[in-house]
Amino acid sequence: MSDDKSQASLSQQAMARAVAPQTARYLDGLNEAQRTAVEALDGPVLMLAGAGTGKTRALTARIAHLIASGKARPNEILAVTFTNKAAREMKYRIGQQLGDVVEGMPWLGTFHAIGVRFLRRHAELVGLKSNFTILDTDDQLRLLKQLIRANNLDEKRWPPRALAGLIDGWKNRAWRPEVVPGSEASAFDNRGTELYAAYQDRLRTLNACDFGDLLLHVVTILQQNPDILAQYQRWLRFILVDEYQDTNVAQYLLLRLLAQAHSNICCVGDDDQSIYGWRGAEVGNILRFERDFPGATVVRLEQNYRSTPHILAAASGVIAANEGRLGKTLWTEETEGQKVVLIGHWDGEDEARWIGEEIEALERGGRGLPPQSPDGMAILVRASHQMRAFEDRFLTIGLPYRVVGGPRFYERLEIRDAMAYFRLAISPTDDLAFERIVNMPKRGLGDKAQQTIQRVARENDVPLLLGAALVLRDGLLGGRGAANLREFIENMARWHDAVRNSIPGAVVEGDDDVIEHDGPTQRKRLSHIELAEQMLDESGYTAMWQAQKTPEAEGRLENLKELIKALEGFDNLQGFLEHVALIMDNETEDRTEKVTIMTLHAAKGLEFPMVFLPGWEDGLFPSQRSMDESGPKGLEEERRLAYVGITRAEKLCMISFAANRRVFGQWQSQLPSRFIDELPPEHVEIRTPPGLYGGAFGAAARQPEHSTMDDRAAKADVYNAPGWRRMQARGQKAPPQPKAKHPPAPDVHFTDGERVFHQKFGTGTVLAVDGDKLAVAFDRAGEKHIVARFVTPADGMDDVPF
DNA sequence: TAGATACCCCTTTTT
DNA sequence: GGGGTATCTA
Repeated sequence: MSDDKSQASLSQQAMARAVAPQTARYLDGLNEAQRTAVEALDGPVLMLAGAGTGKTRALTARIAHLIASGKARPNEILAVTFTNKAAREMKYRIGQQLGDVVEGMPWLGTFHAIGVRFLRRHAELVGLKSNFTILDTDDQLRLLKQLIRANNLDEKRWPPRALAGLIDGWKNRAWRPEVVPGSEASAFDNRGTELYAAYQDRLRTLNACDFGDLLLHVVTILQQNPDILAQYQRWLRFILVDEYQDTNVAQYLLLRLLAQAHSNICCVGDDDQSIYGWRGAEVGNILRFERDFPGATVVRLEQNYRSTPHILAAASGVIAANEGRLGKTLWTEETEGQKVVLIGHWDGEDEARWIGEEIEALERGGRGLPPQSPDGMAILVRASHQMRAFEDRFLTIGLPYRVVGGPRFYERLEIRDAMAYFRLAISPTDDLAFERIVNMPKRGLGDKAQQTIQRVARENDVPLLLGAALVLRDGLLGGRGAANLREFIENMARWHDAVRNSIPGAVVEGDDDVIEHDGPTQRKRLSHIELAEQMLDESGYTAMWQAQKTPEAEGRLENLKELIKALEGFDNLQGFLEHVALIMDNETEDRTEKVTIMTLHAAKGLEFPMVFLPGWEDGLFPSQRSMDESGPKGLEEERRLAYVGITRAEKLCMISFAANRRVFGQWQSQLPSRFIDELPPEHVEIRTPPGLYGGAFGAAARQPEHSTMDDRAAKADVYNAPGWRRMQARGQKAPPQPKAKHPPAPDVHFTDGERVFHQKFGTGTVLAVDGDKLAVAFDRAGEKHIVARFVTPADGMDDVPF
């Protein structure tokens, strides 16, 4: 930066500061550190923002300040986030502070969205057309699978997933095929680089990008075209990056290229929340910031506005075990609050049952806390397969829940099928779409027919759809299949025309009169919505699901309806497909209050009054795979994940683990997570619910309910209880759980001598009734004191194997 | 060609 | 337990 320029900047800044007190609502209520970060507009700034320290607030205030002080126009600011959610949030908050200016911020978005925007303009520089399609993981895998087969590699030994991972990893490091270092040469049976190059070629032929390309191509263009780089450096004079600890090499290069001219880059992040190393994120980027951008202002946001002291202390205790941290000490002005709750369970089902009950109790106002709406509660799991136990349980007890980041709407089979119809109608060259739907619904076009189509298309060097037409022309296919294929092609031709003529006149790829046909010249012009419906109906796709009278099929039909509805928000099908490719999250805004179930990764950046953290067992969390693949570094990342989890909680954080869990359908005994040992005992309350145990946690369960014991002793008790020990013998199968044949009947009254059934203890005889508590002599498990709602009358249950 | 069956390996985490 | 594949049968 030249001298006179910085002079000018300084005076502008001084001016902005002078006017700030009257004009700048956005500065109100910022603490000192936040204010520093907001006002240091020139030069590099690193904002080290701990969990819950008002980072987004500072970031948006900074943008507001940039604009309000006249330092930058909205379109000169590049503001990048990682998730669409974060981008939306930021837009919303800026909108609140400055009104409509957000609309003038074209460069606010995720790395990928911004990458697409850039690439549409400059696609030709990497051999693409500007209407390239974006492949999702599914398409990517199918493509790679074809490549692997074509190269005569054994799919079992060399799975497409592995190749996808390898290529993604390379792209994350901004390695184009020709620059992949020799050290990687042995990858994938020595064919890795070769396959990578072939894959990129194939993508180019298909005029397509995968996710990694959205960044890689941008970096390539900027590196190879100094004039374009200079242009963007002039345009994007102020750069802000959220979650900087999650940037990978490609993203880092992109930022550095753009920022090196003016160094007006403000990165916000928290090294303790770096949880995407597996995706190529480099914590090193944030650790190295001051070296990359000399003279950086470093601001630490350490005052936490979110959690109680106990929760903060528990989180700090866990993260303290990590090495090489930049180091922050979170503090809060709060003094009150509950300890972190720790509880062990017999198995995963018990854990789900307990959480369900706990949620219902908290809704009514339990644990000395005011009643909490389910909206404010979240269950954060390590891996998505853990979600099912909760869904199952919540369905049976009728507890409304919402799953975030599960199988997402646009990844569902029927949605992808439907969209393949749209895609093929728009661009008849989309071979992947063709393959997906040519025999969906069944048209009698099996492997053999499809191979013929593939062969003919290849021989004539044409897309599959045209290849199929040639197959018919040459009579290479007979019978039912041929008739159906003809109908399919004719339909597709008709839809292709209809898309071009659809209201309100969308632009469609026009150079591809792939299909020759003569249809009626006069046809009613359809809206893209009507057209979409027509495609699904006339193709027989809807009918296929209607024919199946399963609840599953009904759900799929529902989803298809929703898909059509989603089209309303767009002018044409193209716009919709673009949106879908990038925004893979489903924002179904329903008002009903629901408990949220999501992964820890998805929870980053969110907060909830009450948080459940189930499954804290070694191997599950920390994940065995993470530790196997990345060793101590992997373990540290898992620990940061634990830190992220705990710090999501505002008022109550409940950690749980189970002694037994089904893994791949096999019972496995589990050890409590090593992270549990790292929780500072003085901030943790060990709790056992009434009635559920007796065997497994003998010692702990005999403690008075809800008591806070000497924590170390309690923990030791839990682990040393005889039942627990028994479970630790590896390889021992947990006894199969007798399945409840009756739903719990809470208001049944029991009498002495009555035979009852309990899910865990089996059948027994009631010895005494004391309000809602029962004393029961179980046939096998001995005498127990049980809350009445946990047992049911035992009619005919005596012969249940136990 | 398509449905049914047996068998495989597997599961982190996401734009 | 579950999805994908390979193999066999109607």
